Amino acid sequence: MIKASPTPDPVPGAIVAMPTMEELCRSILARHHDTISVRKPAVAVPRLARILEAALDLSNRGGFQAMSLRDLSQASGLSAGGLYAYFDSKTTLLKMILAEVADLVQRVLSSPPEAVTQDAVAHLTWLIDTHLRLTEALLPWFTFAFMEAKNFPPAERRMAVDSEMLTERFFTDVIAQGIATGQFRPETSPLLPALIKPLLQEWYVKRAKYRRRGITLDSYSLEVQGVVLSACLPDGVVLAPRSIRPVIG
Amino acid sequence: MIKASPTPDPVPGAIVAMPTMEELCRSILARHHDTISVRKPAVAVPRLARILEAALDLSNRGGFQAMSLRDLSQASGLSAGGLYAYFDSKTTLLKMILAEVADLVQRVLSSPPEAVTQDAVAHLTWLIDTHLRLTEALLPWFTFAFMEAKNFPPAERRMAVDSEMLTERFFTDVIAQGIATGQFRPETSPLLPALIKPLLQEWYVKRAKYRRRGITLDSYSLEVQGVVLSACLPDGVVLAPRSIRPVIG
DNA sequence: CCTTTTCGAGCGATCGTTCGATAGATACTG
DNA sequence: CAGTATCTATCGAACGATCGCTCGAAAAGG
Repeated sequence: MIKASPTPDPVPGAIVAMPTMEELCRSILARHHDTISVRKPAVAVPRLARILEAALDLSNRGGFQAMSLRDLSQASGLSAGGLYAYFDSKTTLLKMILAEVADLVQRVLSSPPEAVTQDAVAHLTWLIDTHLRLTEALLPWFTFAFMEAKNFPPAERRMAVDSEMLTERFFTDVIAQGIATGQFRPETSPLLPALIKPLLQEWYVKRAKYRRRGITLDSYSLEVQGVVLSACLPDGVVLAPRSIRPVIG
Repeated sequence: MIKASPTPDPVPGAIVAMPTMEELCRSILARHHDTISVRKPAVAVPRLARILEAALDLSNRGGFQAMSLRDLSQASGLSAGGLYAYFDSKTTLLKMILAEVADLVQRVLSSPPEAVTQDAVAHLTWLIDTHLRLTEALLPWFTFAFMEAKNFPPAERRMAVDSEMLTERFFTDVIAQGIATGQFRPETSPLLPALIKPLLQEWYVKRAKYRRRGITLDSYSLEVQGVVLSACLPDGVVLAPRSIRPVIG
């Protein structure tokens, strides 16, 4: 349906290196240095990785509450008591994952390649594409964060809301910049940044649905970019011959 | 920002009568006639209403799993054992609510006013507006359905997926009709119907956020209509002077 | 041998659910 | 109409299961 041009520009999102499980575990280990009693990283990192992998898998099947520590113990290969060397309560385990996801989104979205920051359209499409690729690379983490961010004590709830607002600000800023440079329509809806987020969440929340329909990440990314751009670009620019240039050449 | 014309056409969504709590309880009572042991409707309907009100309130605070039947017993004014005259298990209570919500959406969206069905644009904007107003009128029901549809045994999960597909079909059909009549661009993305749903969910899932920002239902509805129409109307039609005519006069 | 890490039985609490007792409404009888 | 039997709807203590979590002991590592 949508074909790349003969001169294949690199997909901007692919430039940003996606973090590995080990990097995430090191980050979590550093952040919770006080509650994790295991000191030697050579032991703690792979153990934590197994715990988190099992926790994400079990939680994404039946919910975090439904996952008992006995299930997690068996799936991770540690004893029930041994788990408590890595977190001091089940709620802390949940907070570890949520905090890491929130932090990760900020780290990735706040470091766009230089070439992109000059052009509001390129920057906007880069944000969309990169966010989608990040969630694709770390699907279990994001489905977990999405499903469990609700049903929370007020403190953790605030954290989730703040994280979402920070993400929305990336879009608000780049759209404001585009309006300032005349690339976007001045009357572009101030609600548009808020509407982008659910379109990005849709991809990983309903991942099975799109897999069933054979929709690729590339095509989904282009469609979202198309919808967003058609809502902020001046008339006749975006919808001309159905090619959304700034992304896939 | 967006102003109604001096000739105020009625908002199409307002035409459809929103169901009352009593009607919903009667519907549920009829559907679960076999598992609810209380026979006299004069007793069963108000009791069921109190139970459901309490269940929705408690669940939407901390999640359905976190709501114990002791909490529900106290909030609804019935004893723990007495509750089991209205459902045979906690899971059944959950299914009662989900099934009613799914059925309700189908009932409402499948009966558009005559005047609307002739014009694809009017029909599309009516679907968006009516869906938003329905979720607004029954906010606790929809937030419950959204939050709890995940974390499910496969059987109930299927029910939720099917319901979503049926809703999406309403949009698929009207967009196909619009393309057939030449009102919409023939190359309108086949993904567009799927992208509408998350924009509608956004309204009630993040209700607090929009309330905080002072966004009204009317303005949100118009924005979504604008985004959707700009993605399927031919160039220069929708974005002309920023007035989305077919909806609010 | 000392430190670090893991084990797993067991504790108290809470959960969904059951069931015999009971109060209230209704129907029947003399 | 009074009295009684019958049925309906509700109650709440109690049960078994499962939960998150603790802790003294064992294992592993250097």
